[in-house]
Amino acid sequence: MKTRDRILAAALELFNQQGERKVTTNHLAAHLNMSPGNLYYHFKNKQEIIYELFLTYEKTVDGNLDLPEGRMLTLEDKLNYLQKIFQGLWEYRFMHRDMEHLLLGEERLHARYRDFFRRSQQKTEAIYEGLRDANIIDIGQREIEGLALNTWIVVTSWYSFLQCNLLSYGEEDITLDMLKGGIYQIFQLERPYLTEQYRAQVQAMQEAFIPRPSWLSSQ
Amino acid sequence: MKTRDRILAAALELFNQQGERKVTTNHLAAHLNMSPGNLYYHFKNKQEIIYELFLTYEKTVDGNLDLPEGRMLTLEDKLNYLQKIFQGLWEYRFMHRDMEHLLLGEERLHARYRDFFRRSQQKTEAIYEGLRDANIIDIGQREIEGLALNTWIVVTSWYSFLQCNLLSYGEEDITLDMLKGGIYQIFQLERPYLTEQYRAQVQAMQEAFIPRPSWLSSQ
DNA sequence: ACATTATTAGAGTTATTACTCTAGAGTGCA
DNA sequence: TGCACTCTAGAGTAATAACTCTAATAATGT
Repeated sequence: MKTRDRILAAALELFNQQGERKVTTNHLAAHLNMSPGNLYYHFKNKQEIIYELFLTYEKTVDGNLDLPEGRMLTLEDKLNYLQKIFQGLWEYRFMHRDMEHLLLGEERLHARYRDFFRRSQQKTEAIYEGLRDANIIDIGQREIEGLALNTWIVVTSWYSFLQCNLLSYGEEDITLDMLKGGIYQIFQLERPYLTEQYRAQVQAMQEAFIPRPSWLSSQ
Repeated sequence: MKTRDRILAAALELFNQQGERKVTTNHLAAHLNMSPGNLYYHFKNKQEIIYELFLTYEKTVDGNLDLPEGRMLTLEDKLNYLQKIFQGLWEYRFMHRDMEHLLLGEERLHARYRDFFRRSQQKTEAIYEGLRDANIIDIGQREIEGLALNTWIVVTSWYSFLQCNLLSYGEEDITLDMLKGGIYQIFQLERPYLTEQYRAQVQAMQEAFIPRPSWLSSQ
């Protein structure tokens, strides 16, 4: 593995573990048994590392929101979208956790992020349109926009929400299962629009993601 | 005005304007024509200032989610709740913008925030129950929980969302009107549950908050 | 008036952290 | 072998920011 790629992999790992802010370039270099000078030989600054990580994240998300060609959407597709989105969220969980700070003074990344958001919105709307065409949900065109935006907000904020409301301070870490509890909330957003025909089936799907209250409540 | 209160007021103002992280204690002191030593005479550290601001925020929010006594909820109440919540969000907008960072290493504040969240959830659920009892929405008990949580997430993340997706980088600032665009999204969450009887009326209310697309899109 | 306490100034300290600079080691090639 | 280029080490720098320390000044009570 090339040094450059090792740096990116280690950065992603440490950023996810500890948050981008707590991982200094010196920590990162030390973790890699490498001198800071070497790290800066490969990347002109820390933001450059973050930018490259964003590009790979962007690519995976883009790939996870495509419509199937030549056929209708199915319930399995729906679940699949959610699984993939939350898997991506997990693998790059440092990112949405502190996006505002990452974008601060980073015009290039900021512009790219805005495009990413708009593209994601369009793709999400297309998926909801697909679900409507497949008679899985019954929803007006106008409402699709609002729903897609709320979906975006809940997805991108879910990790921070968990972090802020975790019970035991510091010790406990967020797990993939806890993160996927967010899928329940997305189902909740869509639930009122389900057609009679699919309501029971989707509800059964949603049940699989009921968050364990122990994560958040004091009991 | 006591020096201590002047510090709190200036801190709130600067934090809101520039974000908590960009406002150093030295900046804050300079803004008040005061020495850092003086500032630290009144507050043992920066976090103490933030903690006190949180307490006042907490108090206003708590006061804004109470049910009226001895009567049913009305549509006007509903709108009023939203207006007050978003007004509070505006006056303390620095807070949810970077909550995770504010809570980091602050066990006392973190614990208090979790309580605040739980209390707010309960009060939000009570309001939705009140709207159900007033026959304004038709919703199951179980769904109320999910709805209240999504409401919390959208409300507390809305400012960050705007910040991350603002069109022109750096220059433009978020206005109260833009923030109140979030009310539209909350209406959107509740909309599917509206009873036939109130649907048209609430929809008319929602229209008042349609976000101007110029805030977010490139055109 | 005087002692005591509360408040303020402001220079200075300490820790952190992103990043630089120079020298040297490895590698491929003529 | 020698030359050019790539890669790496690691000490060092500069900026930042939270916070401390001492001494001076105001306020207050007796």
